[in-house]
Amino acid sequence: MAPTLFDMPGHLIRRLNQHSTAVFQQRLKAAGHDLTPVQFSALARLADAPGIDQATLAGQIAYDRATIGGVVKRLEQKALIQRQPSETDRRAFNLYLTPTGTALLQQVWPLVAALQAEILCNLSDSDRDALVQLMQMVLRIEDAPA
Amino acid sequence: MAPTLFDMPGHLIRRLNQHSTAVFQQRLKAAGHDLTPVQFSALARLADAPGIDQATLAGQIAYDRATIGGVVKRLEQKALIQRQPSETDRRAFNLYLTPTGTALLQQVWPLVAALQAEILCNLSDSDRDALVQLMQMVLRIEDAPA
DNA sequence: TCAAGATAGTATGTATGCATATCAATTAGC
DNA sequence: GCTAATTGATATGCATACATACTATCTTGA
Repeated sequence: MAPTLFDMPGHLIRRLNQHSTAVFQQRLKAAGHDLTPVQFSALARLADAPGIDQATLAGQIAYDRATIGGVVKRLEQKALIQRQPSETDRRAFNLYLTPTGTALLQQVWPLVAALQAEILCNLSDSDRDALVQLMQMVLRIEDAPA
Repeated sequence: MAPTLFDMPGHLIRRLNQHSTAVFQQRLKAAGHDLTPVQFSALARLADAPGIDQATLAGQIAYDRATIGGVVKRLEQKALIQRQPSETDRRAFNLYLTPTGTALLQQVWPLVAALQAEILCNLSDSDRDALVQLMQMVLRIEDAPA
């Protein structure tokens, strides 16, 4: 049987990503929030690692260095994060959540956690775990960065 | 244990997609081709279903109707596809591969097929199959569209 | 210490990806 | 058969995503 597009990991991954972001956007919008998956990742990471600079943040959640500028700018415009010129490196800015950002993250976190299961709602619990583990294996993710 | 970004399907899927497109672009570029994953999908689908219009193509490979205009335009500029005004619907254009497009697809297809395994090269054969099947289950893909 | 290389951030250009709006044409419902 | 709803394509605007190039700054190494 000739391989078709619909057996190809690349195609399936692309569509899975579409599905994932669609669920995210719908759920967040339904709850009255205006936050993209990428923006959420940035906030979540900054909550765990306050004060890191843009390049470090980009590395930890796998953004492009060029892309993160825009993401950070938009988060700053929404007053969710704050940029502080680094005292040790005059090129860099240290990033911090604002109180608004912290509050929003706390509101949104349970929503985002809940919607993860919904993304994979066609799978049983054990299949869901298996899929997560397989994806982590592909990406060689052992655990969260220190 | 608190859930982190790195356990969340949404985050993993986003990174998997990054990885997948990166491998695709690298391999195609290394072989001297300039074709994105999305453009390849469109060509592959048109080879199997010549003459469909943009909306049908978009539906079959899950593009946005607004996005496909640009994709089609670029493929046409590269002389890989051709737009023929439909004779039965004056709004629509029937899409066909050009000889150039057909030739390119034949050249590129084996490359793309080979690179699929590379995307998941951290997995064993059986894990690879399992991942593909799980993704198809999430997306409820049974088989290729008729 | 000082030149060479690396790095932080920005700018630019291209390509998805989607929401929304619009126009023209088609189909449905009555 | 005619209006209303739908649909094909395009346009606009915003948000990733990445390559490349550029400036300012930092770090290395001879």
